[in-house]
Amino acid sequence: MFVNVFTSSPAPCHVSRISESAVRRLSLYLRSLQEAHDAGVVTLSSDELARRGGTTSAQVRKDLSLFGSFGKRGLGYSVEELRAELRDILGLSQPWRVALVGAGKIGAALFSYEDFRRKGFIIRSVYDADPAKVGSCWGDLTVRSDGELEDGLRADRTDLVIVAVPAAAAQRVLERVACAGVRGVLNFAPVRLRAPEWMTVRSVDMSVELEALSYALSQQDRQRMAG
Amino acid sequence: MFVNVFTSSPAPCHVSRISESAVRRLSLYLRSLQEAHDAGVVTLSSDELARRGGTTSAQVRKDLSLFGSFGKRGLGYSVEELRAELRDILGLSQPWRVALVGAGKIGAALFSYEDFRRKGFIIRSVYDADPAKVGSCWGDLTVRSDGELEDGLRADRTDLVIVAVPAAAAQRVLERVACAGVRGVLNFAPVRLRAPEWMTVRSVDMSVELEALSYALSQQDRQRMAG
DNA sequence: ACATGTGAACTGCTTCACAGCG
DNA sequence: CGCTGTGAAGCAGTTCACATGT
Repeated sequence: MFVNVFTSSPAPCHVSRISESAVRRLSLYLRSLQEAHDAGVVTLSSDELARRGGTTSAQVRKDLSLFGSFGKRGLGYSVEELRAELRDILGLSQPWRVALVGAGKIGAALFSYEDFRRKGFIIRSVYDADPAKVGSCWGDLTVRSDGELEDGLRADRTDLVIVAVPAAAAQRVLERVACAGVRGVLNFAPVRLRAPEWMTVRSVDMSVELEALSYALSQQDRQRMAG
Repeated sequence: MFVNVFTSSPAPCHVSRISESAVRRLSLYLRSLQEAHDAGVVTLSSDELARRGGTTSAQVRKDLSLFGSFGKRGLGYSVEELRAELRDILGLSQPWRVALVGAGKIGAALFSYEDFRRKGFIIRSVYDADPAKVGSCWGDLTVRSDGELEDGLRADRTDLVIVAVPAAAAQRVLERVACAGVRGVLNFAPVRLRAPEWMTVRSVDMSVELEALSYALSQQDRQRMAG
């Protein structure tokens, strides 16, 4: 029985392909629900969810309908119920075993990023290539040597790896992570990584975001000059 | 004369609206060009650019054609020339004056992120609300008090602000930054910010990316169970 | 009466395919 | 001949509008 994963979704389980943007929005809805929950709100309409998530009510309903019907007509969505549903859909109902590769500034920031732990992404090991860093203590973990990477990842049954190494080292790390059979990678290095089919790699590219911002600003300047 | 901004683009200057994804790809092409340049490559075809940027040759040509015709038929694109062109389009031909708000772990990581400086985003001031941090030295800067924010931003003629404060404080910071007349914000706090029309806000949401990864992984698990 | 869920219309991005030019 | 630049076709994501259910 595979239905118990989608507990109360009698609808499309074999969903062929959900767009990346839809998944990102689900994540934002979940955040809104968490906030509403903390504020003691019991019910939310698609309209309200849209306002908080920066989208439209039709979009909210479409997104949710991809996975089932969670609302009550004339009423809205139960915060508690939809929250559980989204956590389940996003795979957050049980914790993930995470390893961090790269114990530099970015690694340090991510290591102590509370939001990750709260969402169930538990960092269980830290690796670095710099001998000066190996052996130092991060929380209750000891920074391990780069050389132990493959064995360590396997031994810890690591689900996903956060890559926070310099751009030049990232592809090599990805390949070794792939060797260890880890299926998911969150990459912070500013390079496009080449990975095997069965892996999922997602990159957070801060430079690209900043450049997009730069584009928007200079575009404004140009229009000001023209008009 | 507004044409000197688009030096050698006789084509569409009044470009109504370029998609966000197109701009992100331009940024990736520029990165590939920089790498090619460093490797001594003189010419690149759309096919090659596509391979390096993780897209298709048709997409590359379409993206570039939105701004002009930079290639030579039968040959490809001059690395040097296209690089200059893209830098110009993305607004990277002159440095931006940046302020960093939030001197925590994430702020520290961003402050020493070499990629930013290299692209011409020069951090000229750092602010924090914590009195314990105010006055400490970061590189050749002194961390300034939160209270000086509006005046400081104005005095430094700040172009854009990087927000690296806790989620609960971010909206307030944004409003104060808006008061100081700064037009661009790169936000790292996990909240959706509400900003005035004339501002451009772009968020780097690490939690959302991780959750999208989580979704992809559990989706794989489900399919494995089903198949 | 009110808000969901959803087919249908629409918009806009991506891919195709080929004319045009070095 | 090779590769660009681009209209046209195809496809995907978003919005509309209303039937449906409480």
